[in-house]
Amino acid sequence: MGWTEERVELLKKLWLEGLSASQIAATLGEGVTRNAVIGKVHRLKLSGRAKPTSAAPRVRPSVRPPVRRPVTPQSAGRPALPSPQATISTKPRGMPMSGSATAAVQGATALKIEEEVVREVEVVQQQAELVIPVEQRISLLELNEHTCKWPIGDPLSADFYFCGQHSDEGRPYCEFHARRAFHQMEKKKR
DNA sequence: CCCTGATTCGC
DNA sequence: GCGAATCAGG
Repeated sequence: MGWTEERVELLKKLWLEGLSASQIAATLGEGVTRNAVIGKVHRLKLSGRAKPTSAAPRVRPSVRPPVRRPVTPQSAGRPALPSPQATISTKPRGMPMSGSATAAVQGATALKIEEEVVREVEVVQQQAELVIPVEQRISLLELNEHTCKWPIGDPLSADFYFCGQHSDEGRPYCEFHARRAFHQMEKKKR
């Protein structure tokens, strides 16, 4: 799908709001990859962002470094979008929307954009820390070979508990916390 | 591992 | 102009 004016405007808006390229790609949907978004952003000469997420210091190579690509085109299409992450549904609680987004939009575009914003929020929620509903929390005694042993809270506190989500055989953590554990290891290592 | 943006260059 | 592949970093 090409870059229609609508899509370009939405791209600009979201980019300037500080959403990541992949988030924008997911919002635009329909086979748009984050690479496509980034490429378009550059062509539009957008660069400055509201929120410098990370990876800011791009060092300009003084001359031209050898970044040669193999002559193999390999133009096979990969339509697959990033998997929508395992459905970790937490108990829906009232969420105060920051209603700034929908305000300054005019015409028929408003409704569409509102839908997009809702999707953005969902993405954000998926990326937030996993919260186990109280009724599902388990104590030390209830752990077994198939429960995630990720500790939550202060071990000395009364409301300390373990994650307790299902973990695969031989694995100490659930899928979610296994990733978490990896991350922290990487940081502490070296 | 997950992710981020930046860059190049064949198309 | 487009964006996959790649690079470089967190």
